[in-house]
Amino acid sequence: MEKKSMSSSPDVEVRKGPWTMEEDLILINYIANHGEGVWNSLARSAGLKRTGKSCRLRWLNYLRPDVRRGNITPEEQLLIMELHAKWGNRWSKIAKHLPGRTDNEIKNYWRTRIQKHIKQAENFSGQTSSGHTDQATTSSTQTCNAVNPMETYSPPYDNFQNFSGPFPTETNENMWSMEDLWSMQLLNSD
DNA sequence: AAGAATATCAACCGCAACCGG
DNA sequence: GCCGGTTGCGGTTGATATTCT
Repeated sequence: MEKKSMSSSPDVEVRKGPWTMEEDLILINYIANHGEGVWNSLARSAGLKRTGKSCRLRWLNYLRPDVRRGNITPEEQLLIMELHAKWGNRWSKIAKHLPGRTDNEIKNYWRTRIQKHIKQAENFSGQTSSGHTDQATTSSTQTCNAVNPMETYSPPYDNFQNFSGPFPTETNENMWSMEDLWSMQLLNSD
């Protein structure tokens, strides 16, 4: 069952699963003082029992100071849909056009929110050819008065007009905020 | 109120591309 | 050109949260 770690000595135990606050702080602190580098050696030098890959992922998707969390705006959603229509599942490419957003976040958002509604729309169109939209599947989420990208955007997804995005308001209240972590890091460094 | 079903998202995995020796 | 190490990407999984019955 022992999984070989990427190039580090095999006898070193490797932690998996959710990151702890301590691990986050170690990683933030280390990168603040030494900068990013070769992730495998960074993980070792920092004393983290994680693979370099895991550290990189954690940093890029969560700990970076410029990462934006929650609140995918209607504008961002529109952009995601446009770029996805253009490029398909090129999440990292799409993410480059959404400052502060990560490919993982966009991918998750697409799969959980948008793709679901596409499927629903497809199912609906399979049942009836009427243009009269069935709001039953989406009306429960229609609580946002913000401009709905669907009203202005006609992507290749023909039946997508039914979708009214959930447009989360204030979400992602993590156990500790990034501001907290960074302020702790500032206290730690030096 | 409790259990089941569903949604969400962080993290892992495998693979391919890249790079330096 | 080959090889081993590293990075980046996209798909998938699993834990947790939320909603439904």
